Amino acid sequence: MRPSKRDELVEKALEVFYHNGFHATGMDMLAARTGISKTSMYKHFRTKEDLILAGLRLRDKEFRLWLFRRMEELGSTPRSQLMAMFDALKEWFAQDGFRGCMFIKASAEYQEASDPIFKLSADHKRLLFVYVSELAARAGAAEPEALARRLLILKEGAIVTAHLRLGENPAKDAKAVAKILLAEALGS
Amino acid sequence: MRPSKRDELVEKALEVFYHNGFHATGMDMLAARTGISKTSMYKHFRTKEDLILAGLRLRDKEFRLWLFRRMEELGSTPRSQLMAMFDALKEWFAQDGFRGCMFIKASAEYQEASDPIFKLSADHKRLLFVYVSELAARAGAAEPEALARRLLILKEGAIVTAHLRLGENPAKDAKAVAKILLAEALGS
DNA sequence: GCTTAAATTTACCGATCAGTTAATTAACTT
DNA sequence: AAGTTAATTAACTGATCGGTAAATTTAAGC
Repeated sequence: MRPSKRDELVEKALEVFYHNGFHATGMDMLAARTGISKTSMYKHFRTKEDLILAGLRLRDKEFRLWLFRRMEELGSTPRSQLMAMFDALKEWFAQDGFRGCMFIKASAEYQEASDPIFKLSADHKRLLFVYVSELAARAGAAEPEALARRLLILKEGAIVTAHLRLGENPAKDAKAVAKILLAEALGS
Repeated sequence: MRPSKRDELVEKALEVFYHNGFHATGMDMLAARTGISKTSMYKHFRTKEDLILAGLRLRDKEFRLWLFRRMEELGSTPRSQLMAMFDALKEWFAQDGFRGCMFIKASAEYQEASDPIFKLSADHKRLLFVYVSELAARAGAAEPEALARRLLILKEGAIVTAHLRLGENPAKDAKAVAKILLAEALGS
C-alpha cells in the first residue's frame, strides 16, 4: 500500500528540518513544500513539536536500520563489523545533502534536558550504544561497554568534523583510531 | 578601564545565545536581558547576524585562551599537554551551564557553507587544529597533522557525548583512547 | 546658560511565527 | 441523486520576528 498522507508529511518535513533547521523552518514553509495545507497538517499533529518528534522517530528507525545493516554487510565478524561502522560513516558523509547528525542538531536547538526532543535525541544515541556494546561483547571485549563508549565518541567526533568540512576524510581518521583501539582491547 | 557598553552587550548576548539557541533568541529578549534598548543595540551592530558573529569571535578567543593555558598548566611536555586537553575538557563539562560547543551549535543552526557563521565556526576548529598540530610536532609525531586530526575527533566526540549526557565521563573515555593513540604514534 | 551633538527611548513598521475558525470541496451511504 | 460525513481550504488570530523613525534625554563645548 502506498504511503499515507501523514507519512508523506513526516518524511518531507524531516527532510526540510534537516536541511534548514528546526526553528528556521516555519509551518507555512512546510505547507508550501509539501503541498499540504496547514490545517491538514494540524489534523495529523497537534503542534509543531509533535511533527518534529514524529520526524525524529522516523529518522531514528531509518538511520539505525541503515547503519546496522551496512555494518553487517561490510563486516563478517563482530570485530570487523565494528570497524565497518566507519566505512558506513564514510559512505554517509559522501552523500550529497549530508549535513551532520539530525539528533546532534535537534539537541542543539532544544537543549533543556526535560525537552522531549532532547530526550529523544539522547535515546537515539543510547540505542546505538546498546547495539555496539552487544557487538563489542561478541567480539570478546573484556569491557564491552567501555569499548562501545569509546568507539561511539569516535563516531560522533567524525560526524561533527565531517559536517564542518574539516579534514579530508574524518571517517578514515576515526577508523584508524578504532583499529588501534580494537587491537588494544581485543589483541592484534 | 571598564568594559564598554558594546562589550557588555556582546558578552551577555553570547551567554543568552549559548543557553537558548540563536533562532530561539529574539532581539527583544536580548534587550530585556541586557537592559540595553533595541535601538542602542542596532547602533552597535547592523544586524542580528553581526551581533552573533561578534559573540562567536569573543568566544573563539576566550575558549582557545582558556584551553591552551589550561593544557600548559596541566602538562609539562608537549605530549602531556596533549593528554591534558582531555583533563581540561573534563573541567569544562563539569561547569554548570555547560551546554556543549558553541560552534557546533552555531553550525547546526546556520548550515550553509557560505554562511559567515558557519565559516567562523569552522575557522575556530581550524585554529584548534593548528595549535594541536604544532604540539604534536613538538612531541615528535611522524605525522603531526594526522595525530592532531585524530585527537580532535576525540575532542569533538567527547563534547557531543557530554552535551547529550551519555556515559558518565566522556572526557575520561576520550583520554583513554588518546593515551593509546599517543603510545602508538610516539611510543610508550 | 545656551547650543549642539551624541546616546537612548518609545512607538512603530511589514513580515512571519504557531495555531484556529468557518466555509468549501470531496467522498461515501443509502 | 440526495444526504451525511470527512477532508481540505482560505482567511484569519494575537504574538513575535528583525529592524527603524521620530522624539526625548544626556552629555560636551563654549
